[in-house]
Amino acid sequence: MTIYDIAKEAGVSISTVSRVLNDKGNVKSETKKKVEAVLARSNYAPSAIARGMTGKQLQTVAVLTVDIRVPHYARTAYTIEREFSRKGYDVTLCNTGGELKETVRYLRSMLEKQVDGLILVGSVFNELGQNPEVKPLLKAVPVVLANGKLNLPYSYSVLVDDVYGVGLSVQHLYQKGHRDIYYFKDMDTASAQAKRDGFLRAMETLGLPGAEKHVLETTAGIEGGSKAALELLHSGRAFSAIVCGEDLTAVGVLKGLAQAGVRVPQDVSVTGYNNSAYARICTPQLTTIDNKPELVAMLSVQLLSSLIEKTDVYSSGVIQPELVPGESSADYR
Amino acid sequence: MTIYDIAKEAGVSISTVSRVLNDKGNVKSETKKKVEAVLARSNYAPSAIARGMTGKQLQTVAVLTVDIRVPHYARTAYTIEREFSRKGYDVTLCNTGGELKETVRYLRSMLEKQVDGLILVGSVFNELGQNPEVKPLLKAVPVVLANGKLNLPYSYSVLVDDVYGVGLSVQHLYQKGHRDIYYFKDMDTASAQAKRDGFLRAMETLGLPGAEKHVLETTAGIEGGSKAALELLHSGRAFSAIVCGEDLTAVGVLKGLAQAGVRVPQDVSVTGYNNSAYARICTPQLTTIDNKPELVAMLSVQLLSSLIEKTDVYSSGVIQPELVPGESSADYR
DNA sequence: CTGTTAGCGCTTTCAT
DNA sequence: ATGAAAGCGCTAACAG
Repeated sequence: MTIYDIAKEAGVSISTVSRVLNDKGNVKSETKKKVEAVLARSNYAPSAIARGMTGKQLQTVAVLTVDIRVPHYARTAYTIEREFSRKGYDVTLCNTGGELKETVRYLRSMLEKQVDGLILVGSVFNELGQNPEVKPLLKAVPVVLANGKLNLPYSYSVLVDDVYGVGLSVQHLYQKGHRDIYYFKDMDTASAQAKRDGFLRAMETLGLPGAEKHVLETTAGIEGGSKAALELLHSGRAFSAIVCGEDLTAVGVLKGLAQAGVRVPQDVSVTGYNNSAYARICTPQLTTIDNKPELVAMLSVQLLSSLIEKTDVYSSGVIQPELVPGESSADYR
Repeated sequence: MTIYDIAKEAGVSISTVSRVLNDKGNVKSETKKKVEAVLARSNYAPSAIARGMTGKQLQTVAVLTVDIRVPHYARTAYTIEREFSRKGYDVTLCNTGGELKETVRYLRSMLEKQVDGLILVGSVFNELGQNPEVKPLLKAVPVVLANGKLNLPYSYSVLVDDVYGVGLSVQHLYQKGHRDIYYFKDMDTASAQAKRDGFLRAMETLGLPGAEKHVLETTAGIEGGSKAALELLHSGRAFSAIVCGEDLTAVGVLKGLAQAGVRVPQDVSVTGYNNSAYARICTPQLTTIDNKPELVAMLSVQLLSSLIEKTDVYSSGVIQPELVPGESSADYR
């Protein structure tokens, strides 16, 4: 069923049908009614493809992310999808695994499909975006980085101030009397580095020297957290609080400490990051940092759609995280 | 940059370019080389839209799901996306919220875009798919239900045997000596009903009568679990084990019981469902049921792509869940 | 082997 | 206010 069928059926030309379809005016209301009548009883659906053929816009954007199964990305992607859907765009999902090869593959495919824009979710893309294979693919359409930054002509950013975020945790613990604070770092993205820096800076600001030695690198996930906690414990070093760069790491810390008979928060305080469901599921519930993925997503969508529709372009924004108190941190004693 | 530019540049016709582009043969290897050379230095990308215009295939499928933030759906959607990506398809994500209006809106949009097929994830679509507004939209392209069933011409299913799944939990508890077993139900989808039935049937099979009175309905999420657990506790009814239809509900149960000073598993055993990350994060770790979303996803993709490409059509499959023992269930004493 | 040509379904001038 | 006609970029007959 095409526009021709409708035209024939209504006894008008395809131009007229196209006009009523797109509400372009210049159609006698009588003719319009006639066409609409045919339209109504015909279950005709215009082909978005044919439209894209002329208009050059498929009303589609792509979201590239590392892995939609990671709750933080899921929340971001969810909000992006919902917001764009409201605006009449469809969203193509790309799980790149953070890998160069996949990123390139997806980008190529998206450009062939003539997506109207791209949102790259996660700071992995800071680095990936600079890659000579990727770079040229990123200038064909507007690009927004959600929690990332890229110095490319058509790209804009919505950033989360992770330095500040981790600073909140440190400050929180400091106020509770903790001085021997450790930081568990589990990744190597720009975001993870910012968090580490946030830790170092906050410690310095609070007059707690030698914080570099209080940064422990470990693997991602529960395992990494447990392992690092046990190592710290066995090292014999004094500590009363552990700040983690991820909720999942913090969960691991809780498990590790529990296994060693260390009570949280009575003996040691622990904080996470992301304000994920995990933080509310584990015992005790985590004190964590809300880095507001929904807000990041909404701003990213706003930014990208204004870029696509060439309306006023908002400048890149920076979002301030917030501390969410839980049961895993308490006064030092 | 179009095929015409390439043709001119290489001094051949567009057909020839098209031929080498699609590896159709019938091109002198010399000419081919020439064209490929031009192609290589031109960063030309064929327009998938124009292709779709003729070929009627955009190599795109849509995944409709309730909410990608729910880990179980995220796992399913992730696997679907990855598998289709391997096959050269793009995946459009649709978060319908399980709502009729949104479902209709998404379906319409997807059909206008000429998606090659649809995967509906979750048994909510059993009912939604029967809706007179939805039904006609589902016969334009092949449809696969992941963990759902629809009696429609072009639709196929990959089912999880949830009756059997919950049965595993009951059996597990029975073997550990439990007799006073309760079931917490928190949704009203076909899947949730199957689970409830699984409970009733298993109880009957094991010779434990009056199981209907052992089914407690509650709201979804942690809250629902806690609430129901406390209610059961205060009702004064005897019970030594609680089977939940969702891990999250089970987590709530753990929290509720802990709050009331009831120890798990020493005093009461608890089981969840889904084998989600949640089950491993909470304390104690949950005994749960693995309903294999990745497998469901892979079979769904296989099914849908064979429908799209009209190769051999696999019959709809049924997947058997497995019990994953955790620390939340122990011998009755 | 290669080029010419006719669409695919729609939007958009340009006439009328 | 309406219609005719020219593409959009590509694929697929159909001729050579």
